[in-house]
Amino acid sequence: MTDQNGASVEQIVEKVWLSIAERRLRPGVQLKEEQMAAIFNVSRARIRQALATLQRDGLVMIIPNRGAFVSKPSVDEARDVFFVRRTVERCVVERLCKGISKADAKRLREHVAKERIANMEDITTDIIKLSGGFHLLLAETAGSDFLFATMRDLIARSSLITAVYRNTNRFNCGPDEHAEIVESIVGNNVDKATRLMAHHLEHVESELDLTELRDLSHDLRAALA
Amino acid sequence: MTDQNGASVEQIVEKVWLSIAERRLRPGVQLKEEQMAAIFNVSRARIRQALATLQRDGLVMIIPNRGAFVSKPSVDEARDVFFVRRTVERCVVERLCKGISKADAKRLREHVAKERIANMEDITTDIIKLSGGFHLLLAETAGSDFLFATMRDLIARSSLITAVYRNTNRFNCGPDEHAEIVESIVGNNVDKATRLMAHHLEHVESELDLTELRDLSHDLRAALA
DNA sequence: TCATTCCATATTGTTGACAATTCTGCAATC
DNA sequence: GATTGCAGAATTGTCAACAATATGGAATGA
Repeated sequence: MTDQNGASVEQIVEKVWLSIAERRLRPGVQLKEEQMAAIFNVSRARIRQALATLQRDGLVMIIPNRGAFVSKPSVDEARDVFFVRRTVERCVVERLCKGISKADAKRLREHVAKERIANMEDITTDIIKLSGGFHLLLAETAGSDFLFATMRDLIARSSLITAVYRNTNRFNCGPDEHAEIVESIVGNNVDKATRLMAHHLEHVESELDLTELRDLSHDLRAALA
Repeated sequence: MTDQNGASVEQIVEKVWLSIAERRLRPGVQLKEEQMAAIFNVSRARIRQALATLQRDGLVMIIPNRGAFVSKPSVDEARDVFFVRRTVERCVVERLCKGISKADAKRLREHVAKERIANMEDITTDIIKLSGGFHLLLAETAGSDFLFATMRDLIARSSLITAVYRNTNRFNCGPDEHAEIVESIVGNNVDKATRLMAHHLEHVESELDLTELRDLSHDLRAALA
């Protein structure tokens, strides 16, 4: 999947991120350095950088002297992520409603249009990238670097959570609800925009199967209880 | 300052963090790898890890092929950090007010007591650690891992901002306002607690000299204007 | 005197090899 | 039959040497 020349750290991170979101890398799988170094045709040092980044994003867990494993977010962690998203995204929306330039409005609408196309043509990779990308674009447009960085973290973790706990085959976070939110923001309708965003997040979370004690069949505690 | 044996990555990060907060490392200073490797008696590889962590915390800026430099947060970035803190810490306080165990209440009060002692005895290092630590402890007690991680970032950046833009000699973020906040939380008084926290943050921010074009004497633009 | 080019130096980036640790399979023992 | 102990293999952690790049200053010319 990579060229003869080595991939950059960002490319490696992106590739792993997508593989996790597409469920091709399951939680608990070990990401062995040498193996990855061979796949991406780079030295282990660069793989280590990528793994450190992925750890910071919460996608992999690094255990000293053991290695890096794809994270298995608990139900509590999943709920926590959505809890924080409710607060942060509300903050983003409120900020955006204070006034948005025509150029920014255009960008948002164009993004939603791209989502529509990806959904119609059913390109999984694009759908995953774009549906998270919408929330990121919102944060970026809000003009707070820190909020943007925080949303980056939240989206990365949300992708993993969706990959693990997704119930339906259909991807949530579709373009229709996004479009409504954009229009409310452009129309400076704070109340409606925050309400729609809250509803949207609720909708996304509700499509997950966040029940306790899920597939812990191999867990010691479950066996002992 | 380190033992004959090499320091761990965490120790290095902690040391640099404190040096920045204590203004012993000024913004713009380059952190040369070899130099630091000698100081901490470790190889450059470990220094690189520490620098990567510090970059993630926003304390240093890494320019490819140039090196790592102590960050110089702009006024906009400073305001941004406090803007996000207002939202996040309000969220923390609201969560805490929903109910707090006696053990947690005791921990919070003990922390404030420690701050008092450090302030009386005027131990700069402890004051810096503890005053940020209070807000961290609050986030930790709130029981959201993500909120805690976010506050970690915010506190690290706030320390740098305070070090750069602090006006008075006295450290802000004193124990008195902290104590009031704790008591309001323990008393389940949401309105008062959020109000006090907002006021506290306002107070901290107001003691900074967030004026544009500060100490750019060595900056090219200032010299040419 | 000032701007430009070039080279020596210093610093970061990368690689491969070696050390330390952990995992796995097998045999011995209770 | 289940458990423990032990060697071999596999994997991560660390390091030092080498390559690539940027910096600073001297030499050159206008």
